[in-house]
Amino acid sequence: MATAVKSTGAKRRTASKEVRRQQLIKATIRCISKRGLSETTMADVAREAGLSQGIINLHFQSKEKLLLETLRFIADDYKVAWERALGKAGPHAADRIKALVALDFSSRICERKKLAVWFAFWGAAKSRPTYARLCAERDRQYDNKMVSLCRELAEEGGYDLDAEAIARGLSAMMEGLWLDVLVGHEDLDRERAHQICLKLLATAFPHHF
Amino acid sequence: MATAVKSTGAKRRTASKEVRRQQLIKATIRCISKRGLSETTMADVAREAGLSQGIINLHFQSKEKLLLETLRFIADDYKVAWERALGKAGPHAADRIKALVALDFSSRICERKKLAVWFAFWGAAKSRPTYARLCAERDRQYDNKMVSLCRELAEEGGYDLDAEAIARGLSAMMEGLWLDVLVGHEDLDRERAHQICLKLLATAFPHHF
DNA sequence: TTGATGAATGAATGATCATTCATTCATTGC
DNA sequence: GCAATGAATGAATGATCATTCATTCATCAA
Repeated sequence: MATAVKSTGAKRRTASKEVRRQQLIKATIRCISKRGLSETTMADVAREAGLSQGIINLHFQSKEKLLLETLRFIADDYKVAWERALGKAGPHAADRIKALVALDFSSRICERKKLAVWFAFWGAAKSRPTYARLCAERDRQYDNKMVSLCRELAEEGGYDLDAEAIARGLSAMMEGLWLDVLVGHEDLDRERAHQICLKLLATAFPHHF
Repeated sequence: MATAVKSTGAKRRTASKEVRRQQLIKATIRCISKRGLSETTMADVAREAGLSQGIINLHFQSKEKLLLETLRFIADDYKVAWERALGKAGPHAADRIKALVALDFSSRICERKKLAVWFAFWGAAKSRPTYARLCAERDRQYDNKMVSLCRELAEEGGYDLDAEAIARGLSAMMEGLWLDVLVGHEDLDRERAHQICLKLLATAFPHHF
């Protein structure tokens, strides 16, 4: 059924392990965002990828491992994105913070499909220590960066405030706004959420925002 | 097996519908926080409640309805708590905001057991419109209250700022901090999370916090 | 062309779980 | 005491789903 036309070579029947794994992970993300974590079956993912039943066990051994690799994938994706954003931003702490905040509400990162996956895993984290560890590690690296940037800005701007608290509060606020974008009605869009963060920064660092 | 000693009357075999429903909902909360939403089976809940297999279908018709009632229960519980907190707080906007923030990080509300349940439902919300609607409704009422309090404080304190943005940012920050308390390592406890919120308020409303 | 290699398939298997329902039991009104 | 009522039970049922594996298929080296 899915073999399509053979002679045109439209679809290779075999592909390298790495290509298949990526293909399956991306199908998993689509399924989780449509159906939810626990409602996503192996058959769903295989169908979404246009492949057959047994394919996932062939490449990932088990459903659990597929889900773990999917979480790792979006965590890496996010990390690469913010490291690249910092690479492009100017050298000043204020610009770098601005770049991180803008990224979190960019269409590339703040799309409901991806947010749904993040929260699906966070929701399961309490009872799955492996998920929790992966999520916590992601947060730790990001938060450390944010804290050091806020410290830098506080120092160079001569602000008298608890930079660590501001940084952690800002990170938390962004996660909370993601939740509102995901769950809430339409009156909170990415743009508005972005503004709200900038307002916080403006009250904390009035000379820079 | 669960009948215990009959003659002592230690355990009534029959109870009113309302009592049983509460008992089952509370057992459900414990199960979700231990095992997660999708890993919680009907048998788990019944065992946790010390009752038999079929009991849930008797009182709730289906698992789906049990979960929905559980979500409704914790949402109501939260609403009652913040309305009571406002009832006890003084008349000044600053005190009322302080009371709401303190509540969110009180041991009564910010316990891992309950947070796990909230995030389990939020994580499933994208694919379950009914959950999303219930959660969104909860947020709407709370956020409206927070916005009006911040507006009041901004006006009476003569602050020149976007009160709605501050209020929505604060609500989001509290949700994000809940997530950090739930998922993160031990270096962020309730007390620290509470402080971080107060720091935000202190930068926004310096005369009052 | 042929044989070897390993990717891919999908029907079959077995485990898990929600739900049903015939039966048991406790309570209450008479 | 004696029905009558309805709460509670738990074995049985059937549906869903992850996983397995014998078989098919594509590719490539010789």
